[in-house]
This record gives sequence, structure tokens and C-alpha cells, in this order.
Amino acid sequence: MDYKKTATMFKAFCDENRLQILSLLQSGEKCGCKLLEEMQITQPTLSHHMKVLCDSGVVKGRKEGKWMHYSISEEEMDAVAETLNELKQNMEKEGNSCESCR
Amino acid sequence: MDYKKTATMFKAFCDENRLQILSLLQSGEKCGCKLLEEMQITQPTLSHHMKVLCDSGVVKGRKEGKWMHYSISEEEMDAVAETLNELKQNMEKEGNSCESCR
DNA sequence: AGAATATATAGATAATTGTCAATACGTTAA
DNA sequence: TTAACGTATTGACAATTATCTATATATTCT
Repeated sequence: MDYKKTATMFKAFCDENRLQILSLLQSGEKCGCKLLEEMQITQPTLSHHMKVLCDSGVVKGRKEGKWMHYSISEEEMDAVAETLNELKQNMEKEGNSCESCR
Repeated sequence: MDYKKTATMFKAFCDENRLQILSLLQSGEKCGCKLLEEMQITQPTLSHHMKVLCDSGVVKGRKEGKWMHYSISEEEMDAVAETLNELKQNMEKEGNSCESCR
């Protein structure tokens, strides 16, 4: 696993404002100005968070005229879920406790 | 959704060292000293990361004598996956694009 | 009791991140 | 071609986080 890339991916979910943005995007694609109306942050702060979200891959942007339309990337959400699943593997196996610490 | 709590939960996964720790715990419960052997950080730094991981709920600690044995919480991993899934809902619905921006 | 071991805490510092005001850029409308 | 609008960037600052050294705490062994 590429830890650096994975850490960047999960950064989408570890800020309260970004979680709110993702919630707002649940109902579908929205432009920045619409998102801004629903939030208690300034426009540059929103812009910053949208950059973090896009860098993580979880959100995709689509430019249309002067608007940027943002939406959740289903493929990336699946990739995040898959990564989570990888981290869960082998947990139930026998003989995995720390024998050398006895 | 409790954004604050959810953000704390996801912080487990957005640091390279913590991802390495989680990978090491994939093979089962391990004590701090074992984890430390495998990593390039000092003991207090490990202790800090273990606190973040335990606060997130993703890792559980079990004290046994002078050792702390850490393991991944399967229940919490499932909760994380469930939260991810919630954030993915409704994405495919029709009529969800930003109509007011036209 | 004293030494050794595993872990946690305190305090300091550097790096990263979140935020805002100001401004720039690109697009559309008058 | 201005003016207005939506978004991005810059620069400053505050808050948070990651890291270390030094030290404290708790447990076990001799």
C-alpha cells in the first residue's frame, strides 16, 4: 500500500467542513456557489476544501461556463472502501497475538 | 451525522505512520514495543499515534502487565465502512444536478 | 529495595492545516 | 467594453498536529 497516497485519500473525511460538503453532494452535483450558501465559511475557504477533496480523488470537478460543478466520485468511494477492507484482512486469524511479549 | 466524531474517526487513516501501524496490526494483536521495532519513529511518537488511533476507535488497547497490546477493532472498521457507504447514497439518482446554476 | 523494561506524559519546536481579507482570473450580461 | 458574477490564488495568521528529548509511572525481575 502506498501510505502517502492513501493518507491523502482519507484526508477528504477528516475535517468537519469537508464532511458537510460531502453530505451536501450526496443529493447530486452542485456548484461552488450553491455549496457556499449552505455553509458558514468564506468563499476562499470553500475553494481550499474543494481542492483538498479533489486532490483526494473523492470529488470531481466539472467546469461549465463560470461555474464549477462538483460531485462525488463513485469509483473513488469504492476505492476507499476497498482500501478499508484491505486493512481489515487477517484480523480473525488464529495465532496472531503477540507471542514474543510473554 | 456527527461531523466532529466522524472526522476524529477518519483521522486514524490520514497519516502515513498510522497507516503503517494499522498494516502491522493486520496480522493480529501486537504490543507497542513490537510495533516500535518495525518503525522509524521514537517511542513517544508511537505513543502519540496509538492515542490518536484509540481515540478514533479503530484500535483497541489491552493492558497486560507492563505491556499494552493493540489490535484493530473489527466493529469500528465496520462502522467506518458503514459511514462511507452512507456518504455514497443517492449519488445515482436522477435530477440531482445543480439546476439553479443554469 | 533497587534495577530493568514498557509505556505515558510534559514541554518545546517544526510542520501542516484551516481560515480570512484582498486580489486576480475567467466568463457572461448589459 | 464595462460591469457583474463565480471561482481561484496570494499572503498572513491562528490552530492543530507531528516530532523529539527528558522525565514520570507502572510493572517485573533479581
